[in-house]
Amino acid sequence: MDKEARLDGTTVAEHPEALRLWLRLLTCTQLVERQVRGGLRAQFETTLPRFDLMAQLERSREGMKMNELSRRMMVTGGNITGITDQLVNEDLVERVPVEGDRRAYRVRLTGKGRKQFSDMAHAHENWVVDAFAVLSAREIATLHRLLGKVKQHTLAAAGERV
Amino acid sequence: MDKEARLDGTTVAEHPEALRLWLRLLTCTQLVERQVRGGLRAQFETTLPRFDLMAQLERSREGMKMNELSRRMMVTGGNITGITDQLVNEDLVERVPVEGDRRAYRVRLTGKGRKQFSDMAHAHENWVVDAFAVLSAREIATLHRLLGKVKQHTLAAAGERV
DNA sequence: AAAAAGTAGTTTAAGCATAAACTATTTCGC
DNA sequence: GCGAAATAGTTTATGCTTAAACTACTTTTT
Repeated sequence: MDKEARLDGTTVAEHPEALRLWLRLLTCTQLVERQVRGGLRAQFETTLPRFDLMAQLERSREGMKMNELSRRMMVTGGNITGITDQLVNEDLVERVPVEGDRRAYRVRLTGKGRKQFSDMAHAHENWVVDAFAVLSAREIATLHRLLGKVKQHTLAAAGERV
Repeated sequence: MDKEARLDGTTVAEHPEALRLWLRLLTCTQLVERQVRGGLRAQFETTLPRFDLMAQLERSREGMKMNELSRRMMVTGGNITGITDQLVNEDLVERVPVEGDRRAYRVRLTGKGRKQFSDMAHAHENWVVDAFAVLSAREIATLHRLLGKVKQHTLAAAGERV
């Protein structure tokens, strides 16, 4: 493909701008993620993936099947197996058989897990709010909207290749 | 039910907005990163960390010391050691002694490394441009600016704790 | 009802990431 | 100069992640 002359007729000298944006997006994500990981480790001796898994479960009382967790968390199945194993060992989640399908089961929070998650969720929310505290409500909305376009576009592009 | 009423007196109903923004930021980053990782793997049989390290080196003919790479790539030193080892084994980079400091050396691209990086960089730029192609130049600039605020704010907050 | 195909979850091997402990060298303070 | 502190880089142990191969079970096809 010719880097000049694109179909839509836009000027394309701004290619580097997309690259710069990408690097900055990556940096921001890493910085915030570092805050969150550090907090989870320091205050709760846990990790982000474990928190994320519990956060998924917290929204459905009935629990969730492994492949559903895998899809929602955008990670592969083997991963979910490992993290679930840990949380089961610590009595934070439990595996419950699914009626009529002996291959599958649901994973759901235990009482202990639900309580611990609640503590973590409050701290987590504060860290995230702090990270974006420099932005106004309007700026947050703009960022959310623009990133929404990127998300939809990327998902559509990925979908085409299926 | 009332998550309101904070010490600083700001309205706080928008807390969830920061959380939603954070989740979306994370999703976008992961989606684009997946595209890039997949491309590097499929077309060049390499990985993002290896590409990133070479990208750092490409900008300084004289090469870079390990701790400089570590700082710029925002990863720990042990990591740089491992990736550099691989690239040295494939003759893509080389370790050059530093005059007057026998602890340190510079890592720099070999001719082969420079050539291979050039190919990868072109493909990489196209992937990134495509990922953000849904945004106008103006929207890209806005995103860049707002993320810049977040970046500065987060860096400042991290700095305070040193 | 048997064979084939699909689905749910696990295991394995490899790479990347970290923190902490380590070696080797240099610089600082006296 | 000499001992202490700092710096450059590596190693180790542990955890997350992936892709691919695997087991077990269910559904579809014939």
